[in-house]
Amino acid sequence: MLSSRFAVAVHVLAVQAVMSDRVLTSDFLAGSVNTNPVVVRRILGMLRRAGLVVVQPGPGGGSRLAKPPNRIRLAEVYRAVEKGELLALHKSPPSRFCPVGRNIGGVLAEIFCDAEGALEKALEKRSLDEVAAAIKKCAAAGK
Amino acid sequence: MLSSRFAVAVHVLAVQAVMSDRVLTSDFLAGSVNTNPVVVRRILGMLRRAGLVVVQPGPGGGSRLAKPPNRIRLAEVYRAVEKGELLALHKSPPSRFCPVGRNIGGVLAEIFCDAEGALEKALEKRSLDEVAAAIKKCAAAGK
DNA sequence: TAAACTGTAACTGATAGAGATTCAGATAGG
DNA sequence: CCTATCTGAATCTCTATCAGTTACAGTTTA
Repeated sequence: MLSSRFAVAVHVLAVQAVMSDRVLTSDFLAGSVNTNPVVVRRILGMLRRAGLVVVQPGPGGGSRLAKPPNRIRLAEVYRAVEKGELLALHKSPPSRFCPVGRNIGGVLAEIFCDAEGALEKALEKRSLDEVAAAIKKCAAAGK
Repeated sequence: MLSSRFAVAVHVLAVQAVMSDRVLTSDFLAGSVNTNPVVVRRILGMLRRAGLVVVQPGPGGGSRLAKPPNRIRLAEVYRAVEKGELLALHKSPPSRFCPVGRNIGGVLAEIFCDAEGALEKALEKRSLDEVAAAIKKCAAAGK
């Protein structure tokens, strides 16, 4: 299983999309995520480097979205916080004395690349405003 | 990153596809994978329970494919050795006092399901004989 | 009955992630 | 200019998972 960074990243971005009029501190966001502010700051740092949020230190500081939610694809978020390695190759390299062992690496690499590409493509179709809309809908229904 | 079980599973199945006339021991397969026979037997056990290989104990025993390589989809292999949880939700549940925290779980679950489905669908398009053919092609090219 | 396999439990070491503490650096506002 | 309030980042601990290993019971063939 992967890290939960992607889930937390989408979470904090969704909070910022829903409360787009405010600048939110890592303390506040950590309250919603139910974790330590440092965990949130680590992830905000990755999102900042990916150009998805703008962060300002100092009193009254915090973070806000760098662009409107409908222009933030979940695939961007995914790539910002996860290092693309999803499916793993062998821990120690296979035998070079076996035709399969010698060549399986290249064959698998191509297959893995294709499969991971399909996952990213699915995330490419989703944008942050869909997430925000779904949450507003839940909230409006009294949930 | 995920475990390397999928890579090892495809590897041992590929060996069995290439040497389909023989029954192969976990010791032999471990030689090609370059790992411990127990690691191979653990994975063969999962593949056996999924109906992909047939295993026979005793002298002259070992494992062989349960069906022809063109009828073994890589998605079956994936599901046999990995427990579908790819993208992870929050480690500890988000705040129930925040509208986003209360509802993000359901929204993310749907998105994750969709994305993981896309990955599996990509693996569904690939069969073991493609892998075997690619390896034979490499071997024929002197690699 | 002996030898050659598998199946599985149990232990170890390595790695990654989440959480927490701490402190340096930046900034707004008095 | 000084202080309070933020972020950024280093560091440590705890935990879970996995790969590898040893050991041994169960099964089958010859």
